[in-house]
Amino acid sequence: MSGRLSKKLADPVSHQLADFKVGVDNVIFSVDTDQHRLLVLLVLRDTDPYLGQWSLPGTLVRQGESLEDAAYRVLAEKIRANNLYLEQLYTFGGPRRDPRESEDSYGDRYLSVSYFALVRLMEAELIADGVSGIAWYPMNQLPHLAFDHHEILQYGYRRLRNKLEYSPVAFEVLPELFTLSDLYQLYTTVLGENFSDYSNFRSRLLKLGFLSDTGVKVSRGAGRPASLYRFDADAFAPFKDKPLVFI
Amino acid sequence: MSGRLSKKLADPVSHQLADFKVGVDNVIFSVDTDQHRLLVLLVLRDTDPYLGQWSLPGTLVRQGESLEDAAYRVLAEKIRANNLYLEQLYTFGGPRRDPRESEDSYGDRYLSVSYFALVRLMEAELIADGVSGIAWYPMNQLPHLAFDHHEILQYGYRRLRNKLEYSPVAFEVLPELFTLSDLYQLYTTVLGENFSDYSNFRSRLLKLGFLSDTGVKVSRGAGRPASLYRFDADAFAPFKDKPLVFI
DNA sequence: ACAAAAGTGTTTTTTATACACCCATGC
DNA sequence: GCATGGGTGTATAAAAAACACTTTTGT
Repeated sequence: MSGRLSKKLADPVSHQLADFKVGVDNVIFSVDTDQHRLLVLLVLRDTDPYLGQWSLPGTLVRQGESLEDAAYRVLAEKIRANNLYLEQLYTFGGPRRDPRESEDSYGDRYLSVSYFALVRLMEAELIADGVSGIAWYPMNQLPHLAFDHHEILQYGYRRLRNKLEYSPVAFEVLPELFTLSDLYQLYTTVLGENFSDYSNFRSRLLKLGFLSDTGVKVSRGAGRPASLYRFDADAFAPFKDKPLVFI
Repeated sequence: MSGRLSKKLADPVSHQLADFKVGVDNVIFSVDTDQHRLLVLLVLRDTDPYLGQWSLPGTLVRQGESLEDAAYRVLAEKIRANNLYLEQLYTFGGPRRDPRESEDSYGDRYLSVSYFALVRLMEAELIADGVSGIAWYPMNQLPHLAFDHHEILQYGYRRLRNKLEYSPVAFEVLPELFTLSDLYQLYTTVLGENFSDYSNFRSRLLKLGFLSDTGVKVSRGAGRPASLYRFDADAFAPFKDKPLVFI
């Protein structure tokens, strides 16, 4: 406050409320079980700020639309997915995070509510919209991203690592039927090699009783064929809210 | 899409972007060690929507202000606190969550980014602003709350319960110096009686080595006097990211 | 036949749980 | 001196970690 002599209109502008547009940006993960790679869905921007750069799939929230509705809408525009896990991630709302904001701080601010999503690669058909600027990127070969999307993506990645430890999100990215080593590979690619020994991981999970053996065997090149398992959500129910079932 | 004959302006309104005001609402917890009660800070609304009702302390974000800045500003307006833990909680942004939104969905939407905060009761002096409509409420004697603040509060309460299990947030609400039974009581009041036996809880925590005994004894009525302990943040460092240290 | 991947079992070490018991103080 | 809360120790059960070994396939 620069003193009582200043005119009312010269008062710090900071007391004016900011006007916002609200965007929704999705961090959508999947996994390539064959190549043991964690994937994230990126789109090539075809409009102006950062035109031609890769970014997280996002949109601005429309009138009458909830945040979650908007998140689902972007998703539906980019992929046709049967299964889908979606939860809110974090809200990024500092000033000057979007170049569309005017310099003088009088125009609209752009706030981003990020969402975290998981889909099965096989069940997710990418919708090539025109120039087909949409692709699954391996997490270890990321391009430069528009806006602060790299920060958002890292936030989502951390969430994924945490959720793997205590919640059954792995079965949202794995195919419906998977082998125990598919499951183990997923955990090692996301969490690193040294989280557990394969045989211990295996027997621990089997003892819990929510993985049911279909009896079907599948052979991947050399070696003994593996059993295909299925996640039994009902049998998992008692483990909800119980910490650290998976590690 | 109602067909290609409709004029541009008659197009579904839903494609119009929503305009937002963004609010910040804080769920501020503290604990009364003497009476073993978990407290939440509430304020009596003195302006129009829900005037006279209790609500979480909140404000609308101003020009040039970040979300976190706004969260700190509300806090600074309500309490003078030495210590303070603050983190983002969740964003509530559905349409019709604020009565100030106009019926026809053309005016501004009101979005709330909620924050989760912890303060030490003794170090937090409440700022009586005029009518002094500000108070610590025990979590088991909550009044009716304005807006969707009850939902937000429950979300914050769940976050507190989770964080107690794997992060040292307890030491953000306890006094600087505390007895081991203060700590135990906090855990039982928030988590329920049956999370652990006192003597096991005690020896487990002491073995970890980040609680340092000050040697000072304090007597609370009858019984043997207890040692005052202090949380040693440096000694805790190696336990960061390691799951479930406290339970 | 042998390498490669799947699956089983055993041993050792560590941690959790349930108590029984001793200690210092107020009344 | 005894009730009250603080503090220590031990015996048992359970789980985690390490790793040796068997089974079944492709080549």
